[in-house]
Amino acid sequence: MPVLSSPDMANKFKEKWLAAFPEDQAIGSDSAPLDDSLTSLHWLQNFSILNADPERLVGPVPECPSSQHHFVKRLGFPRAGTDSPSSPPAGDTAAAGMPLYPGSPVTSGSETTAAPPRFSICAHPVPGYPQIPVQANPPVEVDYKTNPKVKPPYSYASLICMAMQASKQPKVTLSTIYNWITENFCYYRHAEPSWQNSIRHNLSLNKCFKKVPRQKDEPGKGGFWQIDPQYADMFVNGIFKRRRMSANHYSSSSATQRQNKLLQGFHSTQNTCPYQMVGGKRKHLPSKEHSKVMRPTESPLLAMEANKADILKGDFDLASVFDDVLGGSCSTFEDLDINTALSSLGCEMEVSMHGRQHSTGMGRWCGSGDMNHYQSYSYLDLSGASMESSMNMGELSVPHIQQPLQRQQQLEQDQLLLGHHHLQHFDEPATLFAEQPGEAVLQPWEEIKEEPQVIPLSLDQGFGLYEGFFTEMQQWERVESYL
DNA sequence: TTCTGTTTAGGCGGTG
DNA sequence: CACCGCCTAAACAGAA
Repeated sequence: MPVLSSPDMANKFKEKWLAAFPEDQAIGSDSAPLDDSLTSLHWLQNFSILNADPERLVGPVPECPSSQHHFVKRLGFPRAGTDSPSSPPAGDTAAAGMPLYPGSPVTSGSETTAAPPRFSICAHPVPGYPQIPVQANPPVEVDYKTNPKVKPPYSYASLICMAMQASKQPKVTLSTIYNWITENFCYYRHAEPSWQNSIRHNLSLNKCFKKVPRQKDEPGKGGFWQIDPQYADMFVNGIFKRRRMSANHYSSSSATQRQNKLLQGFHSTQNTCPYQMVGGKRKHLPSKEHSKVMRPTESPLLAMEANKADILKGDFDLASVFDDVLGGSCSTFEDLDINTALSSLGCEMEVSMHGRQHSTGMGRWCGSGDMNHYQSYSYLDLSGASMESSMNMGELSVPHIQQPLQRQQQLEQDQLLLGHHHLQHFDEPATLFAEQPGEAVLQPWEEIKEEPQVIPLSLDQGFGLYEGFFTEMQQWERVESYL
């Protein structure tokens, strides 16, 4: 199988793209005026894939001549400013946080502190963008904050991670984790306290969690817990990814079949109690149906991660990826990112675990790369007009971005979105939560100076941004034909 | 006494 | 079928 480096892929991609869309040729030059309105990421923040109209994937977009919009429009992205209230995700890896149906977790609008992820079929109409017919099934929602019957589809490890992130503290106590879980998941408020045993068990047994002894001058019981930086690479986008995933696990057909299977299972068991009383004790139903439906253990994100190596090798099929995504195997961008989930929970993504808080919580990590080698993490600030690409890697975070650099990064971010420049990024061993500066290779913050390229998105970085689309890795042949 | 933390064991489901 | 990940239960010890 031919393996192309990312620059090669980018060039080939560019050639093919320009061959297909020669009108984009003029966009890449520096002289090309940039439409600021096109740099807004509001559409992305509100984007729901279900709003996408596949019919718009082809053909010119008269009102939007820029390549970025060109690209976006072909993807069926809604225009900036359109209302596409997708919901925050609650990704899970181990348990996968995957919606049980093609929808996205949503939160109660009134939530201020932390809202339980819930899922719903998200097909909000976008003005000017006909809805994609979703499922004939009625919308269903699971509000984990108020629904005590449905067990959240998150592994304990993920719950712990979520609690750690939400706490905004570099280290949390066991009781903090308990409180966060019970506060955000009604199920655990009503469940037998044995789940706390499982939490403790998970903390102790899971190498991803590291115990930090309480200082002698610190009052209280027990120690603190944090994510072990050595295992931070298992913590991607706020979720654990452990379960083995086959390379073609998420082929279009299988993904669709599984989705349907999950849908069937969900609709048959929605709002049914996942446990039963056995001998006065509440017992979870051990049926396979419940296991599959109530605790899905797979997610597009996992498949995405598992396939990132293939992405880097060029082993992907753009068309099939888009087809699959737009076909419903993935509902929204947010489904792929737990950051937004926590943001929606009122819990800003705590990128830095040691006090360096990001300027805003309206951002997300875009990761790409081979988890076993190097990962590129890009933090996209989606808070609005201001965007920055900071590579704050926990304690080994890059030097705090100064104002001029922020401006530079914003420009670069804008340019990325316009496809004119490579996203400033770091390639380094994934260490989201490095505890000590010396525990990981620290890459100096430096600008990536490259010639502007006339490509919609550089493959390396653009895929980081649009990684959600690349959950489906298909045969090389189709890529080859595209290249 | 309660909470915290560790360890062991078994079951289940997914994956290779 | 073996292995792995996850869950659950239980026992036990130590600290507050």
